[in-house]
Amino acid sequence: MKLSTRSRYGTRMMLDLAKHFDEGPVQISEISRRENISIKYLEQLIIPLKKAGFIKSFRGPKGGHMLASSPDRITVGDIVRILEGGIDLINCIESPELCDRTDYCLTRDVWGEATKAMYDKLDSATLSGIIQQGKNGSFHGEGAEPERKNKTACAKRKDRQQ
Amino acid sequence: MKLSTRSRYGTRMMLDLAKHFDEGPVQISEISRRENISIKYLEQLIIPLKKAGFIKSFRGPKGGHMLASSPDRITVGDIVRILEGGIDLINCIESPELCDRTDYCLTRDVWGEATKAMYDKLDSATLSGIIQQGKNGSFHGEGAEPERKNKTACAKRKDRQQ
DNA sequence: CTAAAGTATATCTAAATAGTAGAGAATAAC
DNA sequence: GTTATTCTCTACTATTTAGATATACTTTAG
Repeated sequence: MKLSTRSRYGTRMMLDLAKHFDEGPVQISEISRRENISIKYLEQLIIPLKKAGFIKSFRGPKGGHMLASSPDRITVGDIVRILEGGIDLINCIESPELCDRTDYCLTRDVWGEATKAMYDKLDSATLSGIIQQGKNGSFHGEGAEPERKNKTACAKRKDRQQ
Repeated sequence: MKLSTRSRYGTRMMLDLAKHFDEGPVQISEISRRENISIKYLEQLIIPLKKAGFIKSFRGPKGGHMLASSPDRITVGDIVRILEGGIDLINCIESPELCDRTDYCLTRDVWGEATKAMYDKLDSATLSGIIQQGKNGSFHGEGAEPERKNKTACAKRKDRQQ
């Protein structure tokens, strides 16, 4: 039950867009460079976020993408809901018809409540809130620049970032 | 970010054991029949639960499995923690060394908090609590026997249950 | 017109998940 | 002590999903 890279990369992309919100359209290639995520993968992630109305895009030269609304009106929950397959831990919450045990299923409620608790947290985190937290150094690490012995630690799992 | 069948089937198995807690050892074949889960898969799920000390087993004729402690002292959180790969939504919560972005990662805290909120819920659900809820008919469905037009609805996705 | 962007579709690979098979070991019952 | 019953262990296979890449197409500022 891990969060997929879709949600994680997607959130980083949205944060990047939020940081450059008032600088006009941002090209995918820029985001790719700054966040170190492949252009092609970002292109794929951007589609559902556009459809959901969180990003607006401009074609042609000087084109690019930008948040469709202010960073304080978009939450991590919004992003995760869109980029993960469905919002629930199990499918029978949204679609009871998937399982004929629904009526007497003792565990269904537990899964539903856990899902809700998680999303309540994610919904309380706005993009601007997260960025502000970073500026305040109120997250652990205290604003320190990344300085680790093993720069390629991430590569243990095929260069996959968290 | 779906819950795997391991957690779901595992929880149903544990609930089954809880229901028959005071009837001596329960054979896997019985659980399999009642819960409609393959014997071979149950055998696989039972191993980590035994190792974690939630189930004790007896070999030979009249052997079987039973909960190692009272159903009110085992929670769904206990089960999920063991049957899912790791407890967190992402790996860098437990193992910061996996990612060299950790120090300045803005989203890490959000994922950590969401994970915690979810497990808080799961930890509050004891096996006996769930069974009691079922008896009270306090879950929706009101104790009704399963009676649906399409008995094989589950089979839409290759007979996979939720 | 043309170069710089985004858009759309298709494909590939690797890992994780889900499930199966079969031989081996313990033990209660006889 | 033999036997039937039950758990235990190791290995395997199939399917699905995640992650990523490639290629061709469309739009539009300059």
